[in-house]
Amino acid sequence: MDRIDHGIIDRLRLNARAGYADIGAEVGLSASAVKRRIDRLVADGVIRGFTVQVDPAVEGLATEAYVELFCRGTVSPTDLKRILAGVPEIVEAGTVTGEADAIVIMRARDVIALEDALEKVRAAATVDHTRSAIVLSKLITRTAG
Amino acid sequence: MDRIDHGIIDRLRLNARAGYADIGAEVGLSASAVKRRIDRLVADGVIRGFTVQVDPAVEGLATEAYVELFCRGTVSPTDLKRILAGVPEIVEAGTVTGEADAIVIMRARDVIALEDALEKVRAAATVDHTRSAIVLSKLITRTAG
DNA sequence: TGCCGTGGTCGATTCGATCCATACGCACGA
DNA sequence: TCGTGCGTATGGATCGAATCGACCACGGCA
Repeated sequence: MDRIDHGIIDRLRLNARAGYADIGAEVGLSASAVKRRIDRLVADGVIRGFTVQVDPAVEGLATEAYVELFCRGTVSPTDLKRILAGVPEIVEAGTVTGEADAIVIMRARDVIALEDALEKVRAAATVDHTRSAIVLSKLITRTAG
Repeated sequence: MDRIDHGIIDRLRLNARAGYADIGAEVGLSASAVKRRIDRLVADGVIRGFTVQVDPAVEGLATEAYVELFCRGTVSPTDLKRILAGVPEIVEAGTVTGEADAIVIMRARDVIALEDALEKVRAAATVDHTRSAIVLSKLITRTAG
């Protein structure tokens, strides 16, 4: 992970379908050297995968919510992970400092679908209650971009 | 945006570097037909770009926080956007329902850098106070996956 | 019937995967 | 000190595969 690797990753972030020769021209390496480095980055797990950024509105996942999770007693992160893994609407989740035990980001087609998904989370015995904040308008979206 | 388009996007989501022929074999189209559809999806803005998923820890952005923003009086989303756009550590932000005016997701190298970034947000005159929740452990990460 | 959108085929070109020779850094021992 | 061997990284050449663009065929529709 030197400066060149970071340069390659930056280029791939902008366009994951860029050719090796193009990337090489920008970072000052030959195409084969670039390929070797990318292969190594993938093998090492630094690059987890190549994907597309899709307009969320088109995908039909226009409704998003941040949900604070409050649990009964003490729940291990492992248990929490198992509970949340079963809800596909959950995009991101993590245990956090502060009042809540975890914060969950959910994405669904509409508010109805969101409520259904939220109900699935609430159904877990360990979940005491939740506090939701539905996203009204997106101000900044720099995820993978 | 028919069923085939969704199939193509699903394939690309898993591997944005997949060949047209491979994708075509899965959705039942020839390679050139797949290319035409992908070109159209890009031109129409459905596909915003091709990117890589990088291990955040390797990228040196190991510390993440969810921050609730409370503003003085009423602040328009436009003003809020302008304020937040100047802080590069902000990954995502949106106005929300509920107590807080907005929720901001920040990512930084460590807690120190996070605090610095948070200070920049707090410096804005319209920001009354903030409530942060630092992520202890990531449970689910399905962003673009 | 003519037009438009969509898909298949084909050939020229480009790109990617793989091998080979080479250069640098470094430890080891004569 | 010098030479040798090893591991790592690079650049170039090669061959096969993928991509790109042009052309034509088919079906729905006014």
